[in-house]
Amino acid sequence: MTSVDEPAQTNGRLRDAARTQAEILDVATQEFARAGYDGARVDEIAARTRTTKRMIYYYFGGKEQLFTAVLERAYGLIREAEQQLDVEHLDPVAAIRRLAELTFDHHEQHPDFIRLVSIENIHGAQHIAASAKLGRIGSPALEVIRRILAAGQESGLFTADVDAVDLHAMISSFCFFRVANRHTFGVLFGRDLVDPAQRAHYRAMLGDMVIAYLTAERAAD
Amino acid sequence: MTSVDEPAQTNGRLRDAARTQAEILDVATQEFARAGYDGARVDEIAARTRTTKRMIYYYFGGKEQLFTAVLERAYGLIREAEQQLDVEHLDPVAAIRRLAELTFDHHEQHPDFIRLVSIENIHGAQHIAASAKLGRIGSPALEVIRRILAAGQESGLFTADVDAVDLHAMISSFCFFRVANRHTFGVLFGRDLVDPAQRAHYRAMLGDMVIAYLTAERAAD
DNA sequence: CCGCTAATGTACGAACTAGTACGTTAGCTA
DNA sequence: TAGCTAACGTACTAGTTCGTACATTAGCGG
Repeated sequence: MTSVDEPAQTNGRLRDAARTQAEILDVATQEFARAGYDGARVDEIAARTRTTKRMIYYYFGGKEQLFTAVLERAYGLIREAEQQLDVEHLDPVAAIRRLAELTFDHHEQHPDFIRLVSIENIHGAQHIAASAKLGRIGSPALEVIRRILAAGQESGLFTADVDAVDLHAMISSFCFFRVANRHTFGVLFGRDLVDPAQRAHYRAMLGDMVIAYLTAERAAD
Repeated sequence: MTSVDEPAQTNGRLRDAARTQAEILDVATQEFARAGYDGARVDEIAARTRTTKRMIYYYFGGKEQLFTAVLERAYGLIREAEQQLDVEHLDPVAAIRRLAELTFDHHEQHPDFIRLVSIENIHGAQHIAASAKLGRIGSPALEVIRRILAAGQESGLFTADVDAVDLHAMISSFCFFRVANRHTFGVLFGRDLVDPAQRAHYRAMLGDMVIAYLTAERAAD
């Protein structure tokens, strides 16, 4: 998160709209991720801020709009991160594995984002659907997948004829589940999916799975 | 869900503890799945019941315990369903594919259960962790997977040396994601993962993926 | 350096919500 | 059929929570 780390002011000003908004968004992200939309408390967000509840309503309008703003920023940060990825110099197999690993790492490093997505799905994606910034935003990763897939399919390395969106879903599924459902999975099966000692194991498992799927010999169909 | 479908009474009695409890659980399941734990309203549950709020506290003690009871019953139903599965007569490849398909179907048919699991994870699995009935319950499917894997690995058909829990996670990931995240995924990528027209496509994709992973030629490692 | 507005703080209210005190009755049992 | 208890209903409360009316000031533009 692009946090406000300085203890007092960012640029010497006592009154700083941008800083206040950023601070509210930081704390709100934590609070919504911690407790869900309805579980989150506006008073609690305000209390953990340098400013007061008044400012939340001044800048964002209300709890609902604040949550939308939190989602918009969180998705924006993901987009930024994905735009960094540079795997086109690799051969298709290595490129896909690398992409899967980056997705894996990314999910692991942003559990709050995963929680926000879970919460938003509980509410039928109503906030991102209403957001002008987030409608059909897609993902930079998708374009990368599209190009790697095309190269792999053309060269005959990839036998599966998946499209980019479906492959993205496949990769995300595993990464998302591992983080989002770690609590129930841990209690029910006695295994911590995000145990650091098992990280490399699951990371390799994901890559193996995706590559195996893409390169498997298919019965002619 | 083992619902109470008759409009008035089940067995002629006006006062029927079992029926009242079952009805409360039915409605509570819907309400919690609809709105999340904090979003759910005890008054709303009561209103949609033949009985009153008083009885919820009489039988379950409180909102928290009611939610736990809802989870216990939901997991119990899953267990029952999984105990039906009979794939041991098939060869390992067919058996795993069948198991994956059953998991796929099951997730699709019980979106409320998926939502409850998402909600419980938002709350750190605190309810199932505290429940005597649900600690380390495991899953009947797990035993089946264990046996199929052993057979497949022994015969040399399966090259991957996954264990049953990890394979279960892999299969569940895809099934869970498809249902749980369909709303955000739909808005962001313009694709409905639970579109009935695409059902067979995704069902086959899951099976292909798992089989490809299990039977891929591995570099000696 | 003066005034105007964006930015901020305080105190409060209206509505909601989990939970309960108290009273009533169905229906089994002896 | 009498009576006892499990099952049920009504009405209420205490506490919480989103949101706002009103008052204040920092600091930029002229």
